[in-house]
Amino acid sequence: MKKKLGTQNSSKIFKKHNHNACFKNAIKAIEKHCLENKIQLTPLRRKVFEFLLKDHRPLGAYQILDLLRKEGFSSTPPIAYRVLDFWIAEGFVHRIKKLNAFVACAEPGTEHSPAFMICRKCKKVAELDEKESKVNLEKTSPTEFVVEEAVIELIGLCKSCITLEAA
Amino acid sequence: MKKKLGTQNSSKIFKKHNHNACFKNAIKAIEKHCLENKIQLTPLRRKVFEFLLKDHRPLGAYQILDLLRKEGFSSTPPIAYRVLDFWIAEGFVHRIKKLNAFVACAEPGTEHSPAFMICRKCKKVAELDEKESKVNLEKTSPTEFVVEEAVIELIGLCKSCITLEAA
DNA sequence: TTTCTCCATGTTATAACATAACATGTTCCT
DNA sequence: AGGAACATGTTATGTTATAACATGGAGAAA
Repeated sequence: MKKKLGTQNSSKIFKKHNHNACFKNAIKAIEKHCLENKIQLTPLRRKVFEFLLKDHRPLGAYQILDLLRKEGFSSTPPIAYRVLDFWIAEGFVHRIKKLNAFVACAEPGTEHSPAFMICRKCKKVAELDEKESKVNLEKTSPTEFVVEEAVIELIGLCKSCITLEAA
Repeated sequence: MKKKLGTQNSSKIFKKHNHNACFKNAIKAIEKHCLENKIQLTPLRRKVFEFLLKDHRPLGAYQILDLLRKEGFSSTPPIAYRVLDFWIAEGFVHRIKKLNAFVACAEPGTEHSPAFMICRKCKKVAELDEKESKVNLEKTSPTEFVVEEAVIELIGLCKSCITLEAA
């Protein structure tokens, strides 16, 4: 596992942040990753990643297809699913099961199973570090069950939305 | 929240257990629950619960429909989804998002968000207590995000299947 | 520079999962 | 018996996802 390039960790997503820089950073990260790994960063792949990166909100495959159509790309389901699978395999996109949707991630390298905080109001999604999210299995001794993959999705309200709601 | 009737907690599911007694216990639990709450335990509802209880393995809605068909029940999708929603609302069935499937639970009372351990080999699913599964959010201060609901699904190998694999 | 291979994308069809909306039947309360 | 609430039946359709095969294009190696 490589060092994090991390532009989007944790609750930063929920705060006002320099999204322009955040966006550019993430694009740079995929460019670097593809270059280093001799992987093609095609217009389609780039576009899909940009859609997901746009505002830290998850998009469904069919939403992505609509966006692709508007930009003149082919837009039958496999187009979206294939590119999403590609980014997931590269570790730059995660699937949010709860929402049947996908989010951009700025962590390179393959296969980490992060946890997500999903704000039910603003719909933004932030990742939690593995350390922060590790499910506490102490009472279930490690010989009882070996975890290979974890789906951890927390639905609730982010700080901004709590503040708004209180107001 | 009521006291647990608990017949199926944690990793018991993965061990050899007196499933006959376990099954009967759970049926008694729903009978008691329905009686006490003046809720109808109809043949359809009972049957669906029995399917799910059978071997602690999750079933998809359409699998349930197939089983219902074989037993002479009507079997259009809403039939299954309605009964499943009913049991979920009563707290006796949980949805496993990862599998698009449903499992029986013997905990009465409404709305707890348990965590699940899903054995990828034998397909059995066990619940973790809330205490055991609570995601560690210490590093994300409680003012950052308020969790209202959690999807926690651990995929891996249960003890029996680890043992078999080692052999 | 051709030819081959690999990979990306395009296309068609269909599978799998889920719900909306309305009709009918049943229970149970008064 | 009448009516309200609830359970089930039915039709239609919406939403999410994949299988299987066709085409195209880039880069390596002869």
